[in-house]
Amino acid sequence: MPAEQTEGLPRRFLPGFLLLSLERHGTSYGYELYETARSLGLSVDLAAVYRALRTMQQRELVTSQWVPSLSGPDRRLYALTDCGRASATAAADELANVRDGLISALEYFEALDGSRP
Amino acid sequence: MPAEQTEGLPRRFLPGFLLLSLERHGTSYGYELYETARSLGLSVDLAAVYRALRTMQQRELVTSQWVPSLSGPDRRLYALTDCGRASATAAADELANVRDGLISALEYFEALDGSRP
DNA sequence: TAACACTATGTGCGAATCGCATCTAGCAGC
DNA sequence: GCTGCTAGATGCGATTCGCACATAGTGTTA
Repeated sequence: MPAEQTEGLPRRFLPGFLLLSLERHGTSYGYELYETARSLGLSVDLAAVYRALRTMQQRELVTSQWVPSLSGPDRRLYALTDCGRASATAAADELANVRDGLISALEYFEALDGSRP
Repeated sequence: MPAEQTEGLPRRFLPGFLLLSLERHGTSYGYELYETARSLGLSVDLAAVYRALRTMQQRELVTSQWVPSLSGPDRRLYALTDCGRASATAAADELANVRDGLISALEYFEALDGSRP
């Protein structure tokens, strides 16, 4: 069932990545957030980023405003709300938990490998 | 969009976990594989395990046979095929990649945190 | 012995999500 | 004018998800 989608970090990490990116950068916009996520290895679709951002806005984790670009189309610039900042902290914790869980799970499998008949 | 499902490793890891569990244990069955996955922190549904196993069987990654249990209902015991063994190795690589990607992504965010204004 | 809990394997179904294609639009360079 | 890049957004079929439910054997206990 993995649909042979063999590359990249799970899309499930997207909301956390977006929150952390915004927390670290202050403000950003969809296209840039997409490229940041991709550069960090997250295999995610541009459409998913836009949809996730709008969902986050509905949940009042972020606010947005249109700003003109010096070269190109206008951008919808996002910033965290107080609630969003709290969620970013929670997301960092959760991602760290996943990291640690994955580390110990792989150690478990490797340990079994070493003791296999 | 994360649906506030804050705990556990992504379900996306399930197929890899099943392959690795079978590779390490030799044979196993759905209910036991479910409990192994849960004990490793994977937040997954029992139904998802059964469905994933049947999908893997359709892809000829595993074979199965009914065996009686000493105490309780019969079990459908699974074992890896040669193809499944190769997939298990690939799954281990992929999970290790996710682990490493997550580690460096979190380091990236932490580094930005340290240099924030 | 009837009721309950645990083990064990499954199905049904509505909702959420995914990936892909497509659309609009501004700007740059050839 | 055409192509390509940036930027945001929608449409839609297919997949996946979570939850509930069905079935059945065994063990416990009231």
